[in-house]
Amino acid sequence: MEKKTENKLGAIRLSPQRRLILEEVMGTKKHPTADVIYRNVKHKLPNISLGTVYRNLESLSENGYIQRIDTGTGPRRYDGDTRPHAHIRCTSCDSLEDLPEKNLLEKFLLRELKTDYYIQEVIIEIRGLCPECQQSDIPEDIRQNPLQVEP
Amino acid sequence: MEKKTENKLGAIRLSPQRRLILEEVMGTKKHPTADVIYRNVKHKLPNISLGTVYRNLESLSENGYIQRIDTGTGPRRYDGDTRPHAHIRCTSCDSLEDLPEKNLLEKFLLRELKTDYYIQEVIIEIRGLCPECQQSDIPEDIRQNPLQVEP
DNA sequence: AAACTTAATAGTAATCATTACTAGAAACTT
DNA sequence: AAGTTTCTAGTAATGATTACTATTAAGTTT
Ligand SMILES: [Mn+2]
Ligand SMILES: [Mn+2]
Ligand SMILES: [Zn+2]
Ligand SMILES: [Zn+2]
Repeated sequence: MEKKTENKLGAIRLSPQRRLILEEVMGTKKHPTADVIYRNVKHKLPNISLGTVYRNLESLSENGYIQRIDTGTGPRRYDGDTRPHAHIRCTSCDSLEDLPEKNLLEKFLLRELKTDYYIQEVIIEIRGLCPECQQSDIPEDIRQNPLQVEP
Repeated sequence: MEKKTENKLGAIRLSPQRRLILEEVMGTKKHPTADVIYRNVKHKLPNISLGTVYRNLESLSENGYIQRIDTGTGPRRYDGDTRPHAHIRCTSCDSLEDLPEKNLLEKFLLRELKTDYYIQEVIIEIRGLCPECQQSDIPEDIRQNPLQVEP
């Protein structure tokens, strides 16, 4: 007979650590890094180790509960939203947000794509300056030119 | 009066090392990593150091002669083609190729994009299995599902 | 419930890619 | 020729991630 336990998450166990990490990733739209998650989660579970955070981010994403974001520079980031969607990253403050346009992938890319690859994932990352960073920060002469579309 | 020297590349000098690295990146479509470039270039210039390779890949890309590819997993890759274009990566053998569709970015993405970011770069990476890896390699049960477009 | 088996953890060590540093060489400027 | 700047080889340091190890917790079988 099957044990009545609430501590199961599909194929894997839901330890307190794993639950907390999952909640942390699900509960923000900021696409945090392992390190950020570690620091936040440590408030509630002071003995948790960074290795545990990495291990669980790995198992959670392998089992489809969260998404790894392997784009761009800097440390890897994680996303509680597992639906395929594109991101926009600020090249100055390195913030990472969802693109407002949903289904960008399906709408444009996949239909047009002719390839003999067996396609598993489409990654789209836009890079630029967020509104805040446009104002204050970067001198014109070291600022990259914006991309233009010919009319 | 200005010295007549062939060893200039815009703002930077064209040392033998830098020239060789540039030729190496320009001369392949394989999007090599710093390490691969280092090994290849070492045949002609056995004393070159890995640090020199990194430093020059940096200066060459900063000055717009080559392109850094900061997408995906694993070590950074470089591209002699500086035009914006999308790539497709095999999740099994990790090969990285240009997508046959050119101007994918301009055609689809930029026109549709409504954002208050100052856009500098659009990165598109498709991931999947290359034709070779589809055949032999990966057991069905660990193979990711392909992406589908609803009709 | 006791014994067994498996999964998960904290803590730490190891690895890998990249960056930083340093002293010397080469190129350019005066 | 002397001075200034850029570049180099070699090596050290860093930062993110992965691997390892001994221990604990959970689940299973008897
Ligand atoms: Mn997201
Ligand atoms: Mn390319
Ligand atoms: Zn910003
Ligand atoms: Zn392949």
